[in-house]
This record gives sequence, structure tokens and C-alpha cells, in this order.
Amino acid sequence: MKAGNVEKNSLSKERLRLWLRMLRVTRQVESELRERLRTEHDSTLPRFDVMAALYASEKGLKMNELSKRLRVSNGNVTGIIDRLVEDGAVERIAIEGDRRATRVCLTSAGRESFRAMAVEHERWINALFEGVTEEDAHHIGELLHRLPASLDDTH
Amino acid sequence: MKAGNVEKNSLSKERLRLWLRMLRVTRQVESELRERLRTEHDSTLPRFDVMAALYASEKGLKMNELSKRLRVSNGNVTGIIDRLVEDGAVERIAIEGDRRATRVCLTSAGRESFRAMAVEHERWINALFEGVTEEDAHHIGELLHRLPASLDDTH
DNA sequence: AAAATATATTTTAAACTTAAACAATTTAAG
DNA sequence: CTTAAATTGTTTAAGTTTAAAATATATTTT
Repeated sequence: MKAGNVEKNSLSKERLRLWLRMLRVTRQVESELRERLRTEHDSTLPRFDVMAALYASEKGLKMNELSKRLRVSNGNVTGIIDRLVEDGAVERIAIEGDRRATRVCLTSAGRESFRAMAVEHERWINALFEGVTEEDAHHIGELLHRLPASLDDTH
Repeated sequence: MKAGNVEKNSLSKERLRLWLRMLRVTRQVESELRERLRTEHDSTLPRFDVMAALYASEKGLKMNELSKRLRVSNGNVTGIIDRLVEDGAVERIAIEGDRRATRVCLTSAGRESFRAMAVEHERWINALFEGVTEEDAHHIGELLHRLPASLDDTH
């Protein structure tokens, strides 16, 4: 085996190790957030994500946009929105000029409810990442920003 | 507002940003892996994770250990193992001396099948993380290793 | 030994997830 | 204008996921 292959191999292993660690940390944090959303706000992570996307957009989003924004299947979004509508947190609004599409908005109750969760969410994250300095956060953030190279991030 | 609060606030925001990026990258990679496992190996990510854990242990694992190792509920493991058994990749073996517990092992077909997937899996990761140098991988890996501080990693 | 407690796993109910098939509507081509 | 193609959203089938209840077995207490 040539020296080049040895190096390549070792780099490959190091990248694999990095991926496994990212996966572990992400799952831990997700699990923690899920638990707290459930016990303290009677909600779930998918609901929170959808509400966050809607909160950020002034006049709501089409189902389509929501599904692209969150990178989940459109069928998935349908189900989550159904449940949020049942709970009165979200409403579907017809779009004039296109009878296929629907615009989805937070109700004022939904907006209120999200605000409460978001404040705590930031606190939780801040506490979970206690060991990360601003420099670390910035540095890792920059690296992740251009990663993974082969996956297009634009939509 | 005091200066301390401003800094604290900014750090908190930076950590939140880091978390959101980690989440985005992790989901992208997971989605990519899921797709390739499905199309190229007629398998799934949870199956792969379970098989990886079993492959790494010489004489299999108890359902219990598997669920702790993968940080998923025990009921979840039951379902995944059920399907792997159907596929002939895994077998349940009684434990002498404890009729509650079951040991779960890869069959030789399962071991074979996992090996094939694992080789490609490492290649995929290596390609997806092409932009990460060995130094970066090592550095981020070290940081993630001791993160998140508040979550105990021992079980 | 009987009762209480702990452990190991499965079952259940509800939600989430995807891919694929479908229905409705709009847009584009001819 | 009329048909073909593309877009938007829902439905369906299969699998994943969790928490909680249920079951079965083992261990400890009394």
C-alpha cells in the first residue's frame, strides 16, 4: 500500500469518527429538547420546527415552502399542520388565484404559544452547550456552514 | 442592561446558531445516507445502526444493551429486530439462567450484508465531508466529545 | 415461603416519517 | 383551444419513534 493511501485511509476514518460524534450529540440534544417540549409545553419537536418557520415569516407559508424549508416530505407537513390546526395554533388560508395551494399561518394563540417555547428553547440550548465558548461556537459554526460540500443547501 | 448581559446574550445566540447548523448538517447527511441505504442496499438507517452495534460486539447484545447503546426506546429496538429477524440478518438466542432476557446476534448472512454496507458507508461519509481536513475533523471531534456538558454520556 | 420490588422485554397508542400514488388545478405546447 | 406536462397538496402503506402499560421472570425483604 502506498503512503498516500495510508493518509487517505486515516483521514477517512477521522471523518467517520467526526460524523458519529455529531450524530451522537445531535441525538442527545434532540432527545432532551423533545422531553422538555413534551413535559413543559405539551408539544413536540416537529411542531416546534413548523411553528418556528411560520413565526419567522410575516404572512405565513405555503405547504410547499414549509416542506422545502424544513426538508421534510410534503405528506409529513400535511399531518403536522392537521394537528396544529386541531389545536388552534395554525390556520389554513386559501390563496386567491391558485386553488391548488394553501397558505398556512400561526393564529395569534399559536404565535403566543411559540414565543413562550422559543424563549425557553434558547435557554435550554445555552445550558446544554455550556462548555462551548463564543470562539468555539463561531469556529465550528463556520466549518459546518460550508458542509457537507456535496450537498446543495440552496432552497 | 449591563454589559455582562449583552455578552451573555450574544453567546447564547451564537450557541443557538451553532445548534441549528449542527441540526441542519446532521439531517442532510442522515437523509443522504437513508436514501443510499434504501436504493443501493434495500435497507434503512435504523437497521444499519442496529447491525453496526451488533457487528462490533463479538457475541451479540441483549435487547437492553442495544437500546442503551443506541439511545432509543426498548420498544423501538423490538420492532427493528423483529424485521431484521424476518430478513434473516439477525437471530434471537435464549440466555441460559435468565428467561427474561434475549441475546441478539447477527447471522453470518447479516454479518456479510453489514460488511458490504459499512464499506460503502465510510466512502459516502468521506465524500460528504470532503471539505473537512484531518485537523478540522480532529478539532471539532474533540469539542463534540465533551459535549453537551450537562448530558451524561454514561450508560 | 410470601410479598414486594426490580429487571427485561413486548405491546399499545399516538405521532412522525418517507416514498409513491392520487386528485385537482395551473401552465405550456402545439 | 386542446391536450400534455408540471405543480400543489392529500392520501396511503410501511416503517420508525416514543412513552406508558402490560407481561414475565428474577431478586430481595419480611
